[in-house]
Amino acid sequence: MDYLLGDLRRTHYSKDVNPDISGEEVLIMGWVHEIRDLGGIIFVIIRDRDGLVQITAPSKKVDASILDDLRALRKESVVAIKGTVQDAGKAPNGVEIIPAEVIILNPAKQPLPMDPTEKVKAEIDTRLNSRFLDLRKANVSSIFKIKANMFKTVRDYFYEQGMIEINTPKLVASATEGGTELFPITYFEKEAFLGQSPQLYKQMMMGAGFDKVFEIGQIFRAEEHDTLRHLNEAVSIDCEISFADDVDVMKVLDGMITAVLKSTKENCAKELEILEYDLSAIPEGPFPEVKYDDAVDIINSKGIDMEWGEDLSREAEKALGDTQEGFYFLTDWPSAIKPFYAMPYEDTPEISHAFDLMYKNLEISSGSTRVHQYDLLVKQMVERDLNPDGFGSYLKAFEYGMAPHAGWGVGADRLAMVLTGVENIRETVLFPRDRHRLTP
RNA sequence: GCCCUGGUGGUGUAGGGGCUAUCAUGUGGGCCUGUCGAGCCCGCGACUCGGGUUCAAAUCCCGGCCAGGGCGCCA
Repeated sequence: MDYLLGDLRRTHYSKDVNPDISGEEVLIMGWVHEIRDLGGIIFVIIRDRDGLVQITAPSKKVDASILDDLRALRKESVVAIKGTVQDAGKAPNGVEIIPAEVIILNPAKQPLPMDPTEKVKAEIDTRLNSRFLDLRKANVSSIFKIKANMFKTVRDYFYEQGMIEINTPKLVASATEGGTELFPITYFEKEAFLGQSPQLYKQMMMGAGFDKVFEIGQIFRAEEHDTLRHLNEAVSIDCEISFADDVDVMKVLDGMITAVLKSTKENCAKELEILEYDLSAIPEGPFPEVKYDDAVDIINSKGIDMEWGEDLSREAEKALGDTQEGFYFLTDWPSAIKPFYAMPYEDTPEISHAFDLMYKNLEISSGSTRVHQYDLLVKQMVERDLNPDGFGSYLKAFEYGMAPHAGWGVGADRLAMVLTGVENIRETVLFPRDRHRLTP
């Protein structure tokens, strides 16, 4: 037994051990998934990132010292095992490894805080408390493989569209962006906050002449919400495009979501199978549009009271979502319930060039044509009881040549819910931050 | 923040004023040469906290804390 890695290096992942390399010597590294000691033969299942592989140790073929080493293993210990690949019809994947050397790299304490093999399922709270163990499960890690593919697809899509990736500050001075609560922090001798959105910065980049930008980054909101679809720290996919309006950016969004749906089906078939989720049931774009006016009628026709001008209640969202197959745009919102930077229609200013992208009853994105005229922007702030003095550095960008522009932001974790079929947003975040959870 | 429900071994549960607190999984040990939710034998391990009612509370009552679900909040 040796606890140091030394010169040991993995030669194969579990997925690379197959009957084609029968007879080869391999060195695998991973976690002890299961041990089945039948006396004269011992089976040990080793798990790595990609799956499982069986170690088979018949007493006739393997030294007694190796059998002792295998018997000393405990579940979830980290091991390196050297051995010979053998074609075996009786083994799980038609292949097994006859061990020649067993090295425990790090033993796992017993009993475990939860069972990664899920013979007994643990509750979400228990799982999150031992998230590192929870993430060893294939159905949990699949969510994050799908999410990684989602981000890669989004980036590829944006770069193909000629967009420039940016990073904006998450430490901000303004507490006055709007209605959402911010997390206050101390910034040397000043008060500061964690950023709720890159909105103002990406708009300033339109004044900087970057034309098309996107950002994938964390956002922080100090709302005391307690639901399956809200977190206090989330990831937002934001884009902003100059010389474009709401219709243009809806097309970009439509294209991005469709690209993500396609690539998930193409690249993550194994993960979707592990999750037992049929993504092909979700229609790809172009997505239908429902005007706010019509949505109000639909909702009222379902027996739910809703006045024109109100935001949708949860009940209303559900009723409307039930009438839709999957993704749809909700357009032409009342200006009063949209933020100050949303552009009102010229002839009917009570309605704005603002849209949401919904997936059934879940809001995935919201966006709009933005107000690029300084005076109108100030007017809309005042109408919403915001003090323009608090927006000095933002407003300045609108005084010296601001391109007309439009954009949107997508809740990445919510989009991941749609791609994986999970119902709790906490499942789509490695270490979620909600009203009550700040660890791990 | 409001409403509902709950808190029993490491995990997941049954029970519901008094008896050795149920079962599964786990865990420690033993047996077993083809396991794959392995099997068999033996052992280990628990009633959220505080207060109250009672001869007696894990069980009933009150409060706290924590969790799950629903709603609200969510530029």
